[in-house]
Amino acid sequence: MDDLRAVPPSLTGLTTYLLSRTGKIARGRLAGRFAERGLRLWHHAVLAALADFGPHVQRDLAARLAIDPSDMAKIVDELAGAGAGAGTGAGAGTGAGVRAGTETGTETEAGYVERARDTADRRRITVTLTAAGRALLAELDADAEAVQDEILDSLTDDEREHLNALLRKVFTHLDN
Amino acid sequence: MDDLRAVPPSLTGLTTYLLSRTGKIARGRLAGRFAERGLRLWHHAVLAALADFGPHVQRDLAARLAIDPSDMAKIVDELAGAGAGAGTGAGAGTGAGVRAGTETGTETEAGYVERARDTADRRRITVTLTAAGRALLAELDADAEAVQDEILDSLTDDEREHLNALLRKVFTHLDN
DNA sequence: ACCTATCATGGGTGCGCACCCACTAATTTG
DNA sequence: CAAATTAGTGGGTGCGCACCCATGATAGGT
Repeated sequence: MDDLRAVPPSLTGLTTYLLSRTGKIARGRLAGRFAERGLRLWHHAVLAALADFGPHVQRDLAARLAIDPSDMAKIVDELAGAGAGAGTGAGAGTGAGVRAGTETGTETEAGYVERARDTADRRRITVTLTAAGRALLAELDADAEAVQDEILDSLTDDEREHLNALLRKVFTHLDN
Repeated sequence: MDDLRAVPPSLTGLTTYLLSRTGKIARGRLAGRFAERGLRLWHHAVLAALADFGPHVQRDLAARLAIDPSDMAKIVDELAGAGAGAGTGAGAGTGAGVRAGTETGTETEAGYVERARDTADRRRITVTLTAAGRALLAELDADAEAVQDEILDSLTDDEREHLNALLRKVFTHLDN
């Protein structure tokens, strides 16, 4: 007893704490996978938003994901242009995106997303998902499901669904 | 439709994502409350561990909470000595801890925890929860439950318990 | 007694994330 | 047409967290 590794039960009794901890673990593992591609969680969210709701004015995209417009600019920049895949494990996967451009080599034209100035209001930039982006999204979703299988390993299918339903309820209500 | 604030359903369909998101919200709100006291989440965890398992050699405490010994030293330092409450809202609460010492004012002797050198092995430092620490822990637990009520607002009591059970199952299995 | 391992601690690093501000270009308002 | 507003962008800041390394003190093994 007193395993020296056992987590304080007064903490695991708090759902807040369990949520925070397991959430962090989930986040960490997912972020780890994405990092192998030189991506972060927001990249996934952006791709998913574009896939689900179609092209967005960049500002609306930021509003939807509740992120600062300034930060969104950077994320879109990484998804559209060079830089995202320069890191460790880029291109290790099925090679969906990450087409080498005509540049000198350190630069990789990602092209997961396309930016186009709105002809009506030339201040605005409309962001559109490309085919490469769609392919990447599929891979990231696969990553997410893999992580999910890891994490929910101890649950039956029924329990998983139940958990998802409960969390969804909590989340949508929290979303306000 | 297309609420412009709606979160991509392909994300909310992923339990990983829900976990990560709600976990982050929970963490954020909790951290916010603790921050008003000049504390962080680890402080709570440390106090809880001491309450649940009694005094610890500092190194064991670090091992239990899976934290770097170096970081644990700093946390224990903050719980024991001055510095923790110097910030914004210290002393706003019921005033359990944070007794002003005999010092000049900017310094606050926290004393939530006591460090004592082990007489047998004088390298080791045994950390013990004080009465003030126990009182603080009670407040932090109350904070946690308040946040919990906020977050789980949309769930019935049955559902809350169910959620807790599921998360606990996931977490303990993940703990490995 | 000497060498090595262990503990606590201080200092520093890097990442992710959330903000914030200033600046430019373009549009809308009066 | 001038003034005010909005979109995108670049740059910078601060926090929390997880690491890692060096150092000084202490123990233990041989």
